[in-house]
Amino acid sequence: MVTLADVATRAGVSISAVSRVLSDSPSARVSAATRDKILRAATDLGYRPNFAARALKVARTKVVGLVVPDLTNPLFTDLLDGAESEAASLGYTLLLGRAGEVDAEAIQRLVGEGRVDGVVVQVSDGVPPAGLGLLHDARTPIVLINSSLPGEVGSVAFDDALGARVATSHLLDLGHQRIAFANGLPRSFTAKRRRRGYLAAMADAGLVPGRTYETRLGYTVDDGRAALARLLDLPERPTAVVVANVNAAMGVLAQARHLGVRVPEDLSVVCVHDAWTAAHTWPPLTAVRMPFHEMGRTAVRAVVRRVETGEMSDDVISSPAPQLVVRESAAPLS
Amino acid sequence: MVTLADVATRAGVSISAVSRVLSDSPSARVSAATRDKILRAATDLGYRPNFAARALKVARTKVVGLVVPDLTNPLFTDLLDGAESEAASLGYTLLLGRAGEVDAEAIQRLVGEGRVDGVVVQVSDGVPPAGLGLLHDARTPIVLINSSLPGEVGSVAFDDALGARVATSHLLDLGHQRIAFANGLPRSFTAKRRRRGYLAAMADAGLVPGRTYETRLGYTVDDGRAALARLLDLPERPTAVVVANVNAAMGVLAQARHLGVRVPEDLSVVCVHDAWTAAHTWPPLTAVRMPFHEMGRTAVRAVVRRVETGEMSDDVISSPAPQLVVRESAAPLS
DNA sequence: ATGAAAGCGCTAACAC
DNA sequence: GTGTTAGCGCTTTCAT
Repeated sequence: MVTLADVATRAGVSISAVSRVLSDSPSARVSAATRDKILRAATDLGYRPNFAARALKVARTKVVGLVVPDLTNPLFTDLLDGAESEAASLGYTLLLGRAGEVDAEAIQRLVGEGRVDGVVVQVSDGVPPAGLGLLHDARTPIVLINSSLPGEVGSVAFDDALGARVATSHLLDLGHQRIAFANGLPRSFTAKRRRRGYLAAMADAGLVPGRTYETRLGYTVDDGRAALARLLDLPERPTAVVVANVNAAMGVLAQARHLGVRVPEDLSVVCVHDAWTAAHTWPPLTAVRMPFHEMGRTAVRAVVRRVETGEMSDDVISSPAPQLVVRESAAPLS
Repeated sequence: MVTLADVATRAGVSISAVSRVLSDSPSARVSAATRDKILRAATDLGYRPNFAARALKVARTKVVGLVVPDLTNPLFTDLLDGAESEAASLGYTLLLGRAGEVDAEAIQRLVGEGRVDGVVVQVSDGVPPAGLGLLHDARTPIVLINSSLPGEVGSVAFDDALGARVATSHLLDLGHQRIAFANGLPRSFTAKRRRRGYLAAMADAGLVPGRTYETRLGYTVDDGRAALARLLDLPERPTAVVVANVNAAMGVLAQARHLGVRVPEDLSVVCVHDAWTAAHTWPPLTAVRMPFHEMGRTAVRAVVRRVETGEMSDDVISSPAPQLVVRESAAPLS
């Protein structure tokens, strides 16, 4: 391993001179000559600054943690990608954490041990962030995704209400009126907001859906299956359904097929979330694209801002706005 | 921040006593009494060992880097999950890196700066690991996924030949003979091995497919599309096709639909790789499940072994073996 | 413009 | 059994 001292020796200068040049500190009042010698010596030797030493000294790691409940969710990949690229462009790297349940302890440890400067946390659906209570007294730079704890930690969220509204409006435009809503778990923040959007769109059309038209089973494929099963058992079958999540929508499709219900002929389906996979189901899903990539970016930007300036914010991602992607799972009411 | 010194003061002992107890070193000859005092003091104060300090001292981070070309590939999620869980159970954490092209420099830096103890690298399809040449002279603990550079870095690979063989045999069992093979890019290690398996299965059945029956376009959805387009242009249309990758298989499905070719009635499709998504295409894909999760685990285990014992290995994952998952995209030849 | 020196928090000899 | 001490490689006053 090549150290500053090695470079200093070779360049015939002091360690501090080398440090100043190589970390080009603002007060780098160094003559062009020595700077050159130092730079050359450093490259000759293949010098690399030691991360741990620097971190120990400055008490900053330039690493942000990303904690999610489930790495295997395909929705997560775009988020991850956005987070990674934003981190990279800010000179940070991402440390991956996983916490099935809201594991405040694990998060505390990450920051407490000084492994990361801050953390982006996605709590799992339906888990209220209250469990994160003990986090706020440690003034840990945390940013919550799709959840919030105003004033205590920062947060970033989609414009979920708008997303659901766009999906619902599309169905309305196609002439549907009996539009059901397959939602996530009731405690979930996103579910609440999507519900609001659905209801608002319906209200705008002068419609007030019955309670039974909304299921609140969750965001997994199986939840979607169960939701449709329940919805199709209703005395007044819906002609269309807004599904609050792609994964659940795949379940809806599966269940429809299972029951011999044709999509979109017998039932139109629109989901909130778009993902790589939505284009390849059969029929391809008409979906409202939520900006996951941007979400990842924004979240990382928010933690870094919090770390560097202390500012805390609760952001809603308004751009790019939720966008309808018309494929083949929704058709005009016949 | 609570340091060892703080704990020592509160417990009324020396720093080293505290260090010994809290990092329970094997030679921890400490009386039960002091041990207790120390433990209590530590919890009272909420002591957390400082990561950077320890890393600086022992020159080990207990972090392994995971470098992949594309975070958004859904195939990658299982790998990631496996890697994460193995790392966690070995007391390591994962640092995420991305390198579109084989970016030896980026990898060097990760290790050179002492950010990670070792790295798992998945080079992108079709990129020969030769580009990683300069890595070997730094004796960086590296493990390559689905590629190899024998004797210079370690590697972990699927039993790709077997995977392709299982897929091909299934089609053969269904009575097909004109079986085409939509493969990855010719330079890709996995493509070579899968090709071998395909050919072997065909040979066992006394068949020698013509050259035109194999495309080598790549592993993306569009590549799959293009592959099928080409295959269906052949004078003797294949009745079945083995696709070397799920993503490409989704392209094959899309193209078939586009051309009005019914799957499986007119064309049977089996792919190597299974993924969450394969079950939800239409028709659901019959696939050979490759153990991505285990791949992630094995790769991490291999780097850690390399780091801790210096051993280097080229592993092929034989268990769980590639397993045929029968869904609906392949049917008997009619 | 450059150098000397004091630590950051920790571990591991080495004393006692 | 327990304490003292010397660094790990770096940044950063403070001298010069």
